[in-house]
Amino acid sequence: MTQAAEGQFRAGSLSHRVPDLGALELLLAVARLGSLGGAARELGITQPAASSRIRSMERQLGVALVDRSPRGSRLTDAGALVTDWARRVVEAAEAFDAGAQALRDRRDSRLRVAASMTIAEYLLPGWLLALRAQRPDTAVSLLAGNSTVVAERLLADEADLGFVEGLTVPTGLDSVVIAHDNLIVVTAPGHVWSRRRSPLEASELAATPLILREKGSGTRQVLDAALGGLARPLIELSSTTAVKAAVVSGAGPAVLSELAVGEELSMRRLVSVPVAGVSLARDLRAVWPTGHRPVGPARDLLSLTRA
Amino acid sequence: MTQAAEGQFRAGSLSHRVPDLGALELLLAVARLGSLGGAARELGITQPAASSRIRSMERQLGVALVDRSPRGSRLTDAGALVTDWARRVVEAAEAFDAGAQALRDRRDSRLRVAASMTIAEYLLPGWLLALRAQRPDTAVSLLAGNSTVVAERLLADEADLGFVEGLTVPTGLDSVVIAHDNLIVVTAPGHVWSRRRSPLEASELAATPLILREKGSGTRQVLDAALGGLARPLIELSSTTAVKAAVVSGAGPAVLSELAVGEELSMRRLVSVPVAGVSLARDLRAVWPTGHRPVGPARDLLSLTRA
DNA sequence: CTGTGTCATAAGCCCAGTTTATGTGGCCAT
DNA sequence: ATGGCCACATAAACTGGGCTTATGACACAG
Repeated sequence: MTQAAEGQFRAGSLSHRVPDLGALELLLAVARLGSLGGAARELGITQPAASSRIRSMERQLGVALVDRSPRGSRLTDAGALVTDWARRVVEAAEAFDAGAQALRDRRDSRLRVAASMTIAEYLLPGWLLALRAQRPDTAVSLLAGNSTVVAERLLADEADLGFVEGLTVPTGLDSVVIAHDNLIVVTAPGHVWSRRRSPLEASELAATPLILREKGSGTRQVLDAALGGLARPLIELSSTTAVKAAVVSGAGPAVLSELAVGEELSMRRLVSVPVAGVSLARDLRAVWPTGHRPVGPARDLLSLTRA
Repeated sequence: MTQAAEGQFRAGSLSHRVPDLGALELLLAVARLGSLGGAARELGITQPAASSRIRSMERQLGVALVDRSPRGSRLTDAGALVTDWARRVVEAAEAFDAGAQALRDRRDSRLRVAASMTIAEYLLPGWLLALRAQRPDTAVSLLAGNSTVVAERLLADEADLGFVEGLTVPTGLDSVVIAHDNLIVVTAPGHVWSRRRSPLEASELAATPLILREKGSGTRQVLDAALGGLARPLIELSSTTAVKAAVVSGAGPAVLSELAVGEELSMRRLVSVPVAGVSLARDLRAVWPTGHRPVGPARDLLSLTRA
């Protein structure tokens, strides 16, 4: 127990300071139903279990969450706030669940989706949740890969619907644009570029070594095309996450999808640098084998994805 | 166990299908360090514990996450995707933790913040995380209430820094605008307004009964002012969450902060309706007692909040 | 003043996750 | 080659948090 090695704030990692998902779910149910017993019924546990769990959550957080009375329970002011924060955790967990389930289902699934990494990471879990809300019994399977892989799967009839983010649509596929995505230049908050008054010129961007995804990634393709040549790599990393981490740590600037850095920008872990004279926009597209218009579940999903 | 009452998809609630926070944290550490043992050390548990925990997570999800080898562990493709989704859950949990800790600390805290509900709900946890990253030992306490409450606290020297969202700055306080917030009209996807081609006229909005927050809330004030009179209530509810739930269930349209409905819009649980001829923008402001410019921790937090 | 809702308390069970102890396999430097 | 090192796996035993069942206390409505 004399363990040191804390990257964290106080002793104990997150899971010791944050109630587990079951407890947060229970809290949401209590908020919605106004009763511990009712919440317990909904979650399929007994009333004493719910009572004790809420109590131990209050002890853990050091805050009273619920006003108990002989005719129901209401959230305290602090409880309402905590419940709202809890809801965000639970929603993230629901997205996780939807994604994980799609990763598993492989065989018996009614809708087989193939998607590029960026889309699979940031957009698909939300779509799957929405789809589940509409058509609860559609089992979905997901395969993530680059445009080439997506095209192969579709043409081999191993996927019903694909999503790609490149500049070109692979041959043999029909497509429809479902969203637009902008690539943006990001640096750590301290970087020289973060203090510029004037937009970056394309030539400067091309001349500067950048932290990049590996060749073949959709992001990289768009960047190379926009610069009218090849971007100069400072390092090449194999995931968007690794790139972000490198940028945050001050290793250098990178060009990333705004989907990937929304959170970091709003919390100012990263800073966006305006660029002049290059279009770093790209389309996100749904794709399917030429002629085979999506039907059934694939069509349901497709219609969810269009603004 | 013959319990019915599932609002959910398959049997068992979320917490049975999603690994707990500890497991997700462990997975992130494995991804970052490339080693089960290393991740175990970082979290202060033993190597076998980490090994078994990852294994049981793989069993639970039905997906191989990690490629083990005698000289380290790397994520599988599916594992990388799962890890990215896990990161979002953990980040939500970190925000929860930051908020909850502020709610608790009350007494011995070095920075006492008073904030309006919308800001406390949606913005403050992020700011607190950023602050913790910069100044790890600043203990923060948080009190949430409307503008009046915030002003009282500041003037009674029971808070060091406040955040309000109303149209007017309470007397006795200096302020600076830290962000802009737009109120938008939202309906359920099926509603007539969601199919309009032309923007809604202010007069139509004023004539239609709306789902509203209670009087005195910042949102309500701005709406009444913008309509040049009083909005007509269909129902009055006491929390943003309750309003959203009512709108989603089709009870009617509402006017809400875009901060509050970002998620719902992108997942199309709600639809935004353009409005012509009214300005539903408002400023979010940091406030402090006239003359008492924020110093120390309060100044640190303030500088984090400005774009 | 009995019935029905609420929540609390007490006692005991059970299993997930933990630790300690040990085994296996690849890599490297001597 | 051969020890040493590092990484992961397996086995057995311990622990505790969360569960259930059983019961009690309180408030309100009929």
